[in-house]
Amino acid sequence: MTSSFRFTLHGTDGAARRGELQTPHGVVQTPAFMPVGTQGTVKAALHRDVRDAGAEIILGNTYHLFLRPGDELIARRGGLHAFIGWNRPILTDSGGYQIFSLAARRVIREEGAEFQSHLDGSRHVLTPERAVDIQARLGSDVAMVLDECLSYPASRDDAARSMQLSLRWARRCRERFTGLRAGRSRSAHVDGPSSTAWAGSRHDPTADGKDVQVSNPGQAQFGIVQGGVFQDLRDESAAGTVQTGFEGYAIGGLSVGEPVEVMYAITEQTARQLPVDRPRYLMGAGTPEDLVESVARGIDMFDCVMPTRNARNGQLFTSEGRINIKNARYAEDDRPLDPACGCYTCRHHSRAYLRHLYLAGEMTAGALNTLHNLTFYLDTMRRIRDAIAFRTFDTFRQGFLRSASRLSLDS
RNA sequence: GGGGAGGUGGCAGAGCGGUCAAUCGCAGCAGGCUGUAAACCUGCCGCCCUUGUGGCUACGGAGGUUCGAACCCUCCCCUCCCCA
Repeated sequence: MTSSFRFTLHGTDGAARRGELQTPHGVVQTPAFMPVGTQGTVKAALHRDVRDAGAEIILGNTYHLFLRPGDELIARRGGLHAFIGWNRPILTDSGGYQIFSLAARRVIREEGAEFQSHLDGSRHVLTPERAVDIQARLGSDVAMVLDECLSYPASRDDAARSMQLSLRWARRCRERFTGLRAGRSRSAHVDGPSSTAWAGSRHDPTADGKDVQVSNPGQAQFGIVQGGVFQDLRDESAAGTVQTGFEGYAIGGLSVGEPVEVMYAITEQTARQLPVDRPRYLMGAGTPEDLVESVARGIDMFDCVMPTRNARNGQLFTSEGRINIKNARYAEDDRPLDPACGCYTCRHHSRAYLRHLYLAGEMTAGALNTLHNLTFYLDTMRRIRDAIAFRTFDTFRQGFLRSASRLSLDS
């Protein structure tokens, strides 16, 4: 069943890798940036525009889609791809990040993470097995194991304890995943939309109620290395995760507030311990500079809300630095956001107009800004791929950092 | 002409003797955002400065009462509403 997922390494330039990810819903060129579409949509963007901007794969989120509209409902609609109308690769995050971002609303136990819904307060236990089942029902091309995304700073003891828990969860996830793949697909009880029962108490998956098949044909599963900022813990986590065996490997728990040098160092050391023939995914990163720096350290895949969220909040990324479109200096600036950009926004609108739209609270501000930032990120990835292919990555990297690291543009 | 209401920082609008340089909101200025509870959040927002339990000038104008007034009194100026 693994035949529909394959990673091919085309070439390298230093530690940077040029490759290709084959999934049931199509091919993804790597290094790749994956726009985040938490709730089945990249916020403020149409799928068409996300695609036209150059995205070959997007993210979805297990936790959010489980709560609303529900994985069972999505399965009945034919799976996530059919439901949202995106017939290309999708990677689903497991909900591990919500263990971090919704820390105040959950408790972690060996069994799993017990959440109180941010929507209605109802309680749910997300276990490793459940995270696998939900993602199987969603039918994503790549599923992530459930992990604990540790917050920063954390003590060594906490980081070690957390990393061990993530490792145990990863093994449980893999066991469940291979069980489904082996054809021991099982039907699961359909949760009523108003169900407030805890997952842990729904012990009998064949209980009465409408059944939905749980299987994961063609789906890949990625393990996640944790360990905070302690390299020896990262080493241990990497070894244990690789030993468990996954189609790809992610580095999680970074870009959560630690200094960038630390993030880069951990990324570099950890990437070295991952199998050469499997994709490496740095979760949650990052800034444009983070992308370039991490590719230089052997990373193949990224996702980050930064281009989309910051776009909605008025921060635009350009080839010459960042623009805060709210700033008064752009009030009468007739230039496009980025003269070097060919996106719809840059081809049609001035900074002055975009500033007006933003300050007026118009929805088109978020849409136009999102389109631009996504284009910038995806263009950057394309340039990265080309540079690796031509073995000029280091030159590209130096030039990119020199221009893009300026904090803001001068008028 | 008669009667009534009111004039507070860019707007709007509280305050109605001291704890007021003046609530809240909007607007404005700037910053933040990294596997999305985010079209969100934070700070500043009379003037000056070494930014502070700092200095100065302030609540239509001019006087007055008081230890002390945006808040009370007098006169003036100006808005708005109703009736002629």
